[in-house]
Parts: sequence; C-alpha cells; structure tokens
Amino acid sequence: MFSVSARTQYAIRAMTCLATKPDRSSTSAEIAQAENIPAKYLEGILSRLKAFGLIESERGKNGGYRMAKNPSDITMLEIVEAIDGRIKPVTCVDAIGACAQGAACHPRNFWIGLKSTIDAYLAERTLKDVAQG
Amino acid sequence: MFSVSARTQYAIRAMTCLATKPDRSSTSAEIAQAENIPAKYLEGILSRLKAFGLIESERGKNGGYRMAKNPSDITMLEIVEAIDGRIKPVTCVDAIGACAQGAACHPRNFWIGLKSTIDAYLAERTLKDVAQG
DNA sequence: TTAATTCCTATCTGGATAGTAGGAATATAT
DNA sequence: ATATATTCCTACTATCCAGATAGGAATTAA
Ligand code: FES
Ligand code: FES
Repeated sequence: MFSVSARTQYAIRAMTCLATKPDRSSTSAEIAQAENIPAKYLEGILSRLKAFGLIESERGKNGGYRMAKNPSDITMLEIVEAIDGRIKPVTCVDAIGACAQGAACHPRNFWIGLKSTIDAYLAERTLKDVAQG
Repeated sequence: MFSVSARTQYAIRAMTCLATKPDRSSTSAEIAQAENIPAKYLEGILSRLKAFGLIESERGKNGGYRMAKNPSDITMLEIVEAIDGRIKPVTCVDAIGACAQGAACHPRNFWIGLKSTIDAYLAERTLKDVAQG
C-alpha cells in the first residue's frame, strides 16, 4: 500500500546523482554503478526522464546524460509523474462512479484529499532539497 | 504508484456501510450487495477487520457483523493498517541501508517525510468523517 | 574503422492481487 | 431433531505487472 516502485526510487537516485555533477555528463553505466541500479533497466528510466525534459543526452562516444534544468527548478512531483504518470490512489479520483455508488460515494472525497496531500508534499520539495539530504 | 488496493477500498466501503447501521448487525452478503463487493472476497476482509478489533460478529442464523467501536473512535489509518499492514513507501523507511547508500542516502529522509505526511492524513480522519462524506 | 554510447523492441519471470470453491463450525427457528 | 442461515477456515486458480534481461540498431568521437 502506497509503496513506491523501484523504478521511481531508481529515477530519484539517478537524478540526485546527476544533480551533483552539473558540469559534465555521466553515462548510464556510470550512474548505474554509483547508485547500484541494474544498468539495462536504468536506460529505460533515463529515456523517460529525457522524454519529460528533465534531462538531456548525447549519443555516441563521450555521450551521456546531464541535467536539463537547475535542480532547484525540478520538483519531486515532476520526477514521480514522469516515471509513473499521474498519481491516482483510486481510479475514481479521475473518473467518478467507479465504485457503483456514483456521485453519492462518500469515500471518494477522502481519496481525493489524500491525493492532494501527497501531491502537495511532492510539489513542495525540489531535487535540490533531496540531493542535499 | 501510491495506489490503494481493492481490498482496502472494499474494507472502507464495508466499514462505512456498517457505520451507518449501528443498531443492528449486517450479514456479509448484505454488505457485499449494498457496496458492490465480491461476496466471498468480502468475507476474508471482514475477518481481518474483526481480528483487528474494529468490528464484531456472530455466527449462525441471524448472525452478522456490527461495529465494535464508535465510528468517531476509528481512524482511517487503523482501517488501512488492519488490511495492508504498516505503510512503507520504501523498504528503507524501517530498515536503513536498503539502497546500498547506507546512512548516506539522501532520498531516505524524503521518503520518511512522505510516510509521515500520509500517516498524518489518515490518522486525522475518522470513519465517522468519511461515512458522512 | 573502431569503440563507446544512447536508443529501441522484444521477451522472460516471480510474486502479488483479485477472485473462486468447498465445506466445517455454529447458532437460530420451527 | 432438523433445516436453514450464517461466519469462518483452507486451499486453489487466474491474471496482471513490476522488475529485469537480451540483442542489436543508430549515432558520435577518436
Ligand atoms: S467512486 Fe470511488 S470509492 Fe466510490
Ligand atoms: S536507504 Fe532508502 S533510498 Fe537509500
């Protein structure tokens, strides 16, 4: 319950790794080793982060990844959503009536409130905050 | 990510159902129909809630389930933990060093803070609040 | 041309989640 | 007593998906 996927934990570790080396670019293999992440698996994660505009990359020899923005301009919510999409504690947060109680469903507001709370926590913290501890 | 298991959603619906009928006892089948929950599956859920002291039951004809406490004395955190155990966004919330960064792991405090935030949200709300909408 | 790298697609696997089945134990009513 | 209604217990199945791996195509620098 409420568990964070390995993918997301990996993504955050990878981002903190890049955040501490803003000057140069790091290869996937380098990050994998430093952060103890399965190398091939990490490639896919970095792809997503790039697709979301959080990091940049260059191919070929001497290629690698680096931050696309300042760490203080990246919220943890952005990273989480890049990897796992929009947070939905229950399906009905977006689509009303998922539980056959329709609009009369009492727990629904409770779940929506939970989502807001989680979102707020994540949005309030930047990669810079987390990278510093 | 952060998704709520069907079990927990069922449990909460079942509890709200019972909370609105404090005078009498409801059968498992009755709750299942009212809340649109697979009947056999619900039985197992009610067992857990009982084991946790949140509801009481009586077997045999005219048997059924009823609240063991006042809904205003049951927090949502109790219900969630009865069903899915202690909330652990990441394994290292309880066991330090799960990520091979050991005590030096920066994201760890971030995750611990997230857990506290979720726990607080759930602990602040009672079944009564949720049953009323 | 070689080596190093990102990038793309496909596949495997284990474990968890959701749900089902069948029946034993227990209580009530008639 | 007997039938009936219920909780309670154990085991099983199916399905899905996260996590991981494999192989190679495209790209770039030396
Ligand atoms: S609409 Fe989501 S629990 Fe009812
Ligand atoms: S100890 Fe948990 S992410 Fe590092």
